[in-house]
Amino acid sequence: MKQKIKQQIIQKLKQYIPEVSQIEDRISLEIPKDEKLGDFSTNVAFLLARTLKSSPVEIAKKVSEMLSGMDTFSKVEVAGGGFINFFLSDGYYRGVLQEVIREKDDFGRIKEGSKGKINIEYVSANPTGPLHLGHGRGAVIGKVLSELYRYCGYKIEREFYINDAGNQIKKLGQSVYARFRQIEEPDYHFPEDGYHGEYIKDIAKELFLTEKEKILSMLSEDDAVEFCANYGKNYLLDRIKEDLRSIGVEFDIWFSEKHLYEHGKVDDAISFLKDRGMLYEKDGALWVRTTIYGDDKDRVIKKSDGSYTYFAGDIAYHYDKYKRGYEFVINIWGADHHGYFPRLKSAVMSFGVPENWLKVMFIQLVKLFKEGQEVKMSKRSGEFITLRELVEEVGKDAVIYFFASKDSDTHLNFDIDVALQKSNENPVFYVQYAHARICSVFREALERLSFNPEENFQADLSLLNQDIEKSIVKYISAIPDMLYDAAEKNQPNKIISITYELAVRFHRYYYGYKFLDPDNLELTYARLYLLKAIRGVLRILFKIMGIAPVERM
RNA sequence: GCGCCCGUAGCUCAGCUGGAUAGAGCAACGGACUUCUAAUCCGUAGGUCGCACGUUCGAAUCGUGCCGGGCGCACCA
Repeated sequence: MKQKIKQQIIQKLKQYIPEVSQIEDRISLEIPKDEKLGDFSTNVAFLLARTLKSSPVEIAKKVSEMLSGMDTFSKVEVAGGGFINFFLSDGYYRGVLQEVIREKDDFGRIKEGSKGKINIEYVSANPTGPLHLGHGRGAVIGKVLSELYRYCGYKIEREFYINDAGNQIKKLGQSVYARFRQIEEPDYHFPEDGYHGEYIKDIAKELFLTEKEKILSMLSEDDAVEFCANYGKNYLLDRIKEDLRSIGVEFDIWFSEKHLYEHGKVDDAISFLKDRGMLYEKDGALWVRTTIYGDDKDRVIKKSDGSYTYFAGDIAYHYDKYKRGYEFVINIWGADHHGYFPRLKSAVMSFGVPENWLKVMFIQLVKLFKEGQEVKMSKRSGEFITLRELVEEVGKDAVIYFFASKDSDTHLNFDIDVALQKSNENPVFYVQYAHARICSVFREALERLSFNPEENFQADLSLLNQDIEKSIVKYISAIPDMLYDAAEKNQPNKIISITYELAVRFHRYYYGYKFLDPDNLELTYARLYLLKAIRGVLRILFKIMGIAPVERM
């Protein structure tokens, strides 16, 4: 909206003042904090002052005269110093409402792909155990951020990197194998640093039932361990996918680390770095000069025993992403990985990408509270609370809402008691209730007035002249810009407050005004039209978040 | 020791590209249901913006130094 208005202003001014094109980029259009100062204000007059050799106030006066004839504005005035304040006309706002109704889910949405293709990688949990709360938070943030970017016109590729090549997987195999053997020989040695969780036993049991003969007939233990590793990995990956699906999180690409090695991609990346002069040998190992781009020290990419470090795979992985031609890529990591960022960034910089091509968001810790106490372990399994347990306990929508609600940079306290409350204490219900209430009004309209707002209808929107009605329309028209801003700043949590604010306005409206009035059908239609627009925007917001638009509560 | 994140009302958090009386929700207190769902609405009260110094006409916001909490500093992944 803002961009459209800005373009309108620039177009108009260019007709009179050609010099405008010189300063076009620097023209700002801000929403003043004080509503009395109008809907927008601009600094054009300051920018033109020098070129036109006149005072900002003089220019502002002239400019405001030129613009005051436009339909978009009801008033254009010059404020102190030379700021020009605009007041949008009622006609403009009515147009926005019609746009919401007409475009439905596409209101404010920028055509997908018009801004280029980006990649968002998130969760990427090791397939060696169930998802925990931190993964859940990353999943929700990644999902909401993806949808936000999609709304803003980007083509999104959502990616999960499967760490299926290193020691962790080997450990998984050893653990599963040991549990498998223990079924018949309880004293069979279990590796010290193996995975102790109960779920390993479940996998072993399943293997015992289905693949017992096959495993026991294998020639070497290594083969058996590898078989177990593979089986366990697939088993756990399926569970991970299930868990993610339960909160509506999906991926377009499941990228295997193993794939990198099997297809020589690690060697490709290494020879690429070599050509760029990024590598050298020392103490029998191969090092990357990550210090060139600001890392603390250079890093080993190939150990003296000839094997690659994890870093090597990761470089190859990002080299692969680089070759796929994204505008930029976003990685969402747990905060405990922040120390890893400088070295990866250095490696990526050596590909020749722009400074912030690789953006990394760090997700801070999640702490779970119940009855005022921090809960660390699950009573059921004796392990850390899993995402699955949380979803089972409080439901998908609450999980999404709470995980998405805070800035990823801050620690999150998740209070189960609040999430479980089906009352005013729980903001999830608050926003869903707004949607449900509108649906309810529509049902009543059909019942009492034999009028179905679900069908297309017209209304005289000039009847919407109450302050609350105007403020709702104004808020709705600002929402697309707020969403663009949230995406640009990588702050998906903003959508939560945007949604909440809209719900607040609606509930206030609901309480203060009667919508269905058989004696004043014209007004009734106008108000139902507004309600339909509110509901339309709520649905867009819910869709981005992945929260259900509940029709009855 | 070095680095990253956080420290705002009793609790959970917004605000942080500097700007006028620091905002919400919950909890507390007081009101509003013969009404389209009260899972709602209206109001009251509650704050040395961790501390100190500095930059500035002006700092919760920028800088420096402390303090407190979390995390990280491998030829691990």
